[in-house]
Amino acid sequence: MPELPEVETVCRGLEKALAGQKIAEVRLNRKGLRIPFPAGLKRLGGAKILSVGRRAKYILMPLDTGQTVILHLGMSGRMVITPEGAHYAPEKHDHMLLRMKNGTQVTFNDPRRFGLVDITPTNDVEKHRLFSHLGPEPLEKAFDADFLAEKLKGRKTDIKIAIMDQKIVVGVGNIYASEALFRAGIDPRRKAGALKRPEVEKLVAAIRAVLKAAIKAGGSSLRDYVQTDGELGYFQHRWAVYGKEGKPCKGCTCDAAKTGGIHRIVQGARATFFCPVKQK
DNA sequence: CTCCTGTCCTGCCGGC
DNA sequence: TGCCGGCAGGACAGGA
Repeated sequence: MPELPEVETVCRGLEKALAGQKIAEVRLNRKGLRIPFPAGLKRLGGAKILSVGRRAKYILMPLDTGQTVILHLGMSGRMVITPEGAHYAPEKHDHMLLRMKNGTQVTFNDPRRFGLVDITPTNDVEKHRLFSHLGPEPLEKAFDADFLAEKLKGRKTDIKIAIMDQKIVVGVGNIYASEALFRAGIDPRRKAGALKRPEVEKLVAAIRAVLKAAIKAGGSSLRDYVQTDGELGYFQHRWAVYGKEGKPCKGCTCDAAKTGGIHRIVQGARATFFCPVKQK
């Protein structure tokens, strides 16, 4: 499922394909995804896409009309580029087609339909209801130990739940939450407000490190961020703990035969993976 | 406020 | 083999 690094990689691919291009036509195959498609979507013909950027897990495409198109990939969303002259083979769950005047097509495919598309005035993007409450970007300066310590103060919720809270910090999904806590050596069941200052510092560094490494892996494993089939942004990861229940964890002194290796628990109806030896 | 649960949706997998 | 229940999960809405 796309988390921040995947969304970042998709953005870079879309930027290459779409920045500076004019939209010829927007084709919609249904009424909407998680929310209805905005009325203005089909009237974007002639608009020029200025750039493609990202805020949290949202893809932002500012246009020369003063509007910005907002895209979210949800759980199962994919973007597929069909270059000019290439044959477009329609697939099940192709919900939105962006056809450019230069012949390039971008297809938004999303089986589970947890994704969304919206349009908002570019000047007010941060005021949009989806953005107004969001915490800082994990890779920017505003997200530091002082900030996180302040946000965690007094919180009784589990630390894993807290770092997935978009009001605290954006972009950390279920996979990277487990990965970051493993790297920081912190038990995911610890109460957020009970973390000591050095642990908060380790956690900030770990969140940054796992996200950066994944972005790097995404960028380097794809040619121009586009796979040969045109799909953007998905790449092979090597998780340390995610999905590895019972397996020994890398770089840890635990004896998997004795400790059961990596444990799987459920927090907030989401799977969490951790090593009870390394993570305290 | 903070915390917790329900909701959306389809593909996939295990059990019978 | 086929059916079916259960699970997976981002993130909001709304209730306690």
